[in-house]
Amino acid sequence: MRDLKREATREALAKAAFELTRERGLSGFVTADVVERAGYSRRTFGNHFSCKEEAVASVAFGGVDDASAILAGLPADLPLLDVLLAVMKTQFTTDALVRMRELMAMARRYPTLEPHVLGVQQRMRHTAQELLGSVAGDRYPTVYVPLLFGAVYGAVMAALEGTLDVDLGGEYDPSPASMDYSSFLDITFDYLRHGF
Amino acid sequence: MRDLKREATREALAKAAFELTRERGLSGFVTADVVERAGYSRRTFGNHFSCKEEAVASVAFGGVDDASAILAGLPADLPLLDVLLAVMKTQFTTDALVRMRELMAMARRYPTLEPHVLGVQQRMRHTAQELLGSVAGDRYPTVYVPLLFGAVYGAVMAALEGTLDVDLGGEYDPSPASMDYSSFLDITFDYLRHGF
DNA sequence: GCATCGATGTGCACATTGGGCAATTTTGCT
DNA sequence: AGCAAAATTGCCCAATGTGCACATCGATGC
Repeated sequence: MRDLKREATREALAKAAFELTRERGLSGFVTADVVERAGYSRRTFGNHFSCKEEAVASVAFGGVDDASAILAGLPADLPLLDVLLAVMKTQFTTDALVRMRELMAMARRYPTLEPHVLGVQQRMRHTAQELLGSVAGDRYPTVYVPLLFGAVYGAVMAALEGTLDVDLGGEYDPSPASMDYSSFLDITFDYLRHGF
Repeated sequence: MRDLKREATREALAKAAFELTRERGLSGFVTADVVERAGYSRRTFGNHFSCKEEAVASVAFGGVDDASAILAGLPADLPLLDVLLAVMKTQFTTDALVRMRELMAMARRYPTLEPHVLGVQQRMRHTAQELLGSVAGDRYPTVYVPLLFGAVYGAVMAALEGTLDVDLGGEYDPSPASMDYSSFLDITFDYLRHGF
């Protein structure tokens, strides 16, 4: 229950930082502005994040939350490829992707942000990959899981980046109109299933 | 020739920062130490990097250097999958991977380093992907290239991370003894060719 | 219910850093 | 040699990171 409190502060700070970036741009405010908006002290900010960028980026970390919930609904002997497809459809919801996409768009404006965005992506990848690994058990060779997951994750991120390229020039478009996530996943998994 | 000079300074600074990290740890030195070792001013350091971490991470950026050299040796109508395999074997040499691996090991010790390591990986990915895209032309559907490349790159990185996990506990081992890069690529591409 | 303990938020102090500005040196070109 | 562009430098100061001591709150045991 204590962790909830801590998480709340963290999220409040992150959210404030994120909104300020939207409003004034990354260099248009200082950490003091963030903590003022969220109602905390500058020192507390430092306890949670090491810099503005880290705070801003951390909003996109939609945790892979309830492992058991997903696994419960799946047959234990379902091929790993199908398990992964299910995970990608339920866990990486379009909501999470929209947030992530806006963040990636921000990172293009403010280059110092990019490393931290990548950091968040990395953490999400790890959590999801561990989840997948626990389902795989020893049905597959050891390289299989990281290989497969790396492929899917890389593909999704590459595609997400692609949607940023298409509507370049103007302000970024917060909604990824240019990407139909579900059918993209189908195409991806079709390639993975039958070969490139 | 001017760019060479600039690159030289940049590399000198990066190298100094990297070595200092090896010797004293990331928090065991300040930017002043770096510039002193490399023979530049503190202000110049700021012209090239925005922080210590960025400098340290940038050593692993082994540029994808001579596109024409690789393409010249390949038939123009070679399937993209084989082109990519060739690129991965020639461009991502084991040397570059060893450096990258040491950096990734450092990132485990010093978490603030990780985002910047990922930043370098991202830049490398972009350069290589553009190279691949120029070869692909319009032989394939638009999603094909980013999808394929994302898959391969993700897989390689996941595998590289895997070699860090196996010999955990002691100091890290600078040589990736636990990974045979070439045969790993073969396995990877076999999966990609015929499906998972 | 109350005491204790560990973890979280806070205030303060200070070294480190990032980056604007102008001056100075170096480089590329003619 | 001479000129323009670019790289490096020094100076300066606001912003940042972080150690320390302290207050506060939740949890655990009596």
